[in-house]
Amino acid sequence: MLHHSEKNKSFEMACRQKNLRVTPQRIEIYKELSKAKDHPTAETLHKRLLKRMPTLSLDTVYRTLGTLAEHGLIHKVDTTESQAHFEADLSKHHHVICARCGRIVDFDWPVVDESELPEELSNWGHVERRSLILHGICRDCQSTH
Amino acid sequence: MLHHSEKNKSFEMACRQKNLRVTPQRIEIYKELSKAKDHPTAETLHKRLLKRMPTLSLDTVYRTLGTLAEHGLIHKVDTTESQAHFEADLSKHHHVICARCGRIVDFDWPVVDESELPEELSNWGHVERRSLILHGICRDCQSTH
DNA sequence: ATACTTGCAAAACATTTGCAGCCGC
DNA sequence: GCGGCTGCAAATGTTTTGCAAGTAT
Repeated sequence: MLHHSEKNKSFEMACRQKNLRVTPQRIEIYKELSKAKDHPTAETLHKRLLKRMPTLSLDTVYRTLGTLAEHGLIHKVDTTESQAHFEADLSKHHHVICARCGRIVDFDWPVVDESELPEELSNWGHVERRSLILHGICRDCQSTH
Repeated sequence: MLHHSEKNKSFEMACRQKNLRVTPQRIEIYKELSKAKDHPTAETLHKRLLKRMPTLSLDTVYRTLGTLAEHGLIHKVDTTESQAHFEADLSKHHHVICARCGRIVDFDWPVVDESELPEELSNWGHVERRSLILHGICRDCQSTH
């Protein structure tokens, strides 16, 4: 696990490597996403950032998240929702999503990461990443009926 | 594997069971989705159906797909795209998605369906369904460079 | 007869784009 | 200085909603 300062440094290096300019907006958006544990949407992230950067525009957040996701510096979460959710954690992990409250929780499952893919995929192409989504009802939502 | 007529009969029964009225629109939308192998969006499905049902409105397609998905009669595919993709196939299976062309292909992987879920999820709540998404580049898109 | 569903139109929500000025390199 | 990035505004794309008329049960 990297410290925050190291993480941000490596983010700047990753940007340079991809020929993306290191702007204050990108740094702050990435930092805010990194410390978030709730897979926020562009709008949520924008609201949080406005406190620190009152002039940051929502479309810059959209554009930045899009750019970073395209370059693999962050991930868009696979969802059935209309709003896109993002995360900065690039380590192998998966998601459980509650159908009631929509909360997304991370979990690890090495079986999925490490098992050999089924034969029928052998000539599909190149598989880059595996992302498992569990759908269900979380404990809180069950008890609230 | 059910025949089409059986599938449609069981769809009508499923609707009745859920107190959803069996309307021509629902039947046709479900039939069109059932025979599609490409996980169409609401708009794509609407275009296909217009040939047969010239007065069918797009918002009915949206509403119907939403209703059927809510009741578990069809599935919304977990995606990073902005447009929702649907499928009528409820059997356990998973999806590979090409980052270039966006094509979604089904595959089976019993390891994912049958392995016991990791300990850390034991008190998350009730897990209903497992959906694995593989991200990559399909063979066609690799060769077209 | 009643309540659910549809089609129309409009609204709401989510995301993208054009452009002029700004800023990282 | 150049080219990419931002903020503003406007456009586009996607989905949802209100309502009156129609239809399944």
